Amino acid sequence: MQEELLSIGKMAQLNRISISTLRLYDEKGLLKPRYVDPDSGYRYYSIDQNARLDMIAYMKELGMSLAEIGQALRKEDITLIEELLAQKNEQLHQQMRQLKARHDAVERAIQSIERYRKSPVTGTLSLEYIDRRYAWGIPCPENFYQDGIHSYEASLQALRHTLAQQGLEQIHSYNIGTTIEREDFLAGRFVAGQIFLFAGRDLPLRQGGFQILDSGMYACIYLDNYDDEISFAGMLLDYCQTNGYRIAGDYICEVMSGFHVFDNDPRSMFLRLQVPVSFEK
Amino acid sequence: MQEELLSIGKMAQLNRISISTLRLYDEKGLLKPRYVDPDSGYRYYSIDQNARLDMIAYMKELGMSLAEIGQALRKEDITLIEELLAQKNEQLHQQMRQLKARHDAVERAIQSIERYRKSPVTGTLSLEYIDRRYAWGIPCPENFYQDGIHSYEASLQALRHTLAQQGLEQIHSYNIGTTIEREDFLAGRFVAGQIFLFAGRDLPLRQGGFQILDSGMYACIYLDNYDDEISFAGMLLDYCQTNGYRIAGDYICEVMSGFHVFDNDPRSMFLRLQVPVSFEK
DNA sequence: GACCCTCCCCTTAGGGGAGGGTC
DNA sequence: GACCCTCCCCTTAGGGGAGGGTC
Repeated sequence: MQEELLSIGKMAQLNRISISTLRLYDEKGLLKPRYVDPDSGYRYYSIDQNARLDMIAYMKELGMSLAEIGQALRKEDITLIEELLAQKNEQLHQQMRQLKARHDAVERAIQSIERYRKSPVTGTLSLEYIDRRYAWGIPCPENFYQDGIHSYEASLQALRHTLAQQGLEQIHSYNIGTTIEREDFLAGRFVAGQIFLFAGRDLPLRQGGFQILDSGMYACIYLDNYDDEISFAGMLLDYCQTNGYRIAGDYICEVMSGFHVFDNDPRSMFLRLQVPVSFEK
Repeated sequence: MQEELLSIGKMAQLNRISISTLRLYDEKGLLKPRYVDPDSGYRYYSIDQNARLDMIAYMKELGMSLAEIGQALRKEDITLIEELLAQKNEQLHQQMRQLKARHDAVERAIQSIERYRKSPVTGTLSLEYIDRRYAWGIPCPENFYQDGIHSYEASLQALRHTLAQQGLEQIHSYNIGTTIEREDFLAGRFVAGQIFLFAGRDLPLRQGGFQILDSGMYACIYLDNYDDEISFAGMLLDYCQTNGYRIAGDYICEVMSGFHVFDNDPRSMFLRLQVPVSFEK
């Protein structure tokens, strides 16, 4: 059987890959040409080297790197390939979980922007039913109402830090909330209580600072600037008293849109201050 | 409010990212330090730049590239972010489909190796029930029994080519089969009929060369070398005649393991020659 | 002494040349 | 004239230095 050899161009065309790729595989030792002209350096391939290219393509499809493929091919050991496959399987599961999480986050983000877009104008008061929510938080280490933004950031960092210790780093896509205890709120004392994030039901946050915010009617006021929180909270309190709503729990400042990125556009911030209320029968 | 500025080290530590990352973000314009000392070149950040870092981390989580993030941040336009998110959502769906396919392929590969490992010794004859199978093939453009390996590769390429035209490139993980028509086989004429791949039920291959290989009893012989096919096919025919099995359909040469990669190890090849048989009542 | 600076090189899987020989 | 060769530079998101100033 005479060996009919193919030029690199033919070989590339036959296998629908680029010449560069073949040269790379040569360099990395994945596929050496059957013959290299010592004078011209021209590479010549045999038709039955297609099988190896198939194998390489196949392994790439499985998500293996060229280094891994080279290793497997060099060992010439099917057991090794089996181990690699088992590993890949694990990796793929991992990646699928990650993609899922990412996808959920994107969906949440889209909804969040939707909600932001439809947010009422600043100063809108409302009485709303809010469903049960899940939260994970810590007591504020500092009272940011007194100590300013620096202190708020510190509290946020503390929350992050605590979460990171639990191995939960990716909390960016969840909204942040802070509380003032009912008594303080009623007395007009701005003392930061808890700082927490609103967690999805899916978040594995059952221990530690996990808590449930009960469903019910809430008196709310919307605004678009952190700096106005105190005065708007006052308006919220007035609203409840005027209408005879009994304040039934802690005050919550909910950051409904975290898109506070654009230094020049304060409107991309969106807060809802709220207190649970009950009614005299 | 006096601006308390943080050194790059503090800023990195606070946000649990590396100094290199902050320098990169500076260079790419994602996050410029609030102040840069003109003499020393030292970067100083403000605490409220954390929010922007959060945003960047968040967008990365969503799978956006730094370039995309920079673009979004520079536009300062929430509509743009929304569009990006919608795109990302599509991309993620795509990626999930791909991962799924990859995962299935890995599972198939593991099973295939398992099967190879438990394959009977060369020359083993058997009478087996084989379940219904799905195949997608074309008539062999050349008779590789006469024209050798070169011709076989050409047929394989033709199959690939046809599949590629249908937009189905990733066929590496499916087994290949070739046929000889019943009449030819009975007469001992080695004339290549079809070349096809065994398709999963899931493969979207309904049109064109799609066909079903019926379930039933098959007389089979196992071997580990392409070159022996003709002589082993003869043994298979003898076996049927000796035992009075009636040959009920076309002969199939099934490549059960495509791990024909290791030039020095012919054992990594694994074929099952087979014919459907029926029995006189 | 610890911190920060600016180069500079390195990683994956190739793509796209330039400049020069080869079928 | 079309094909192939060897450099060489480029892409992502940083990591890890070296050599030298700075808090």
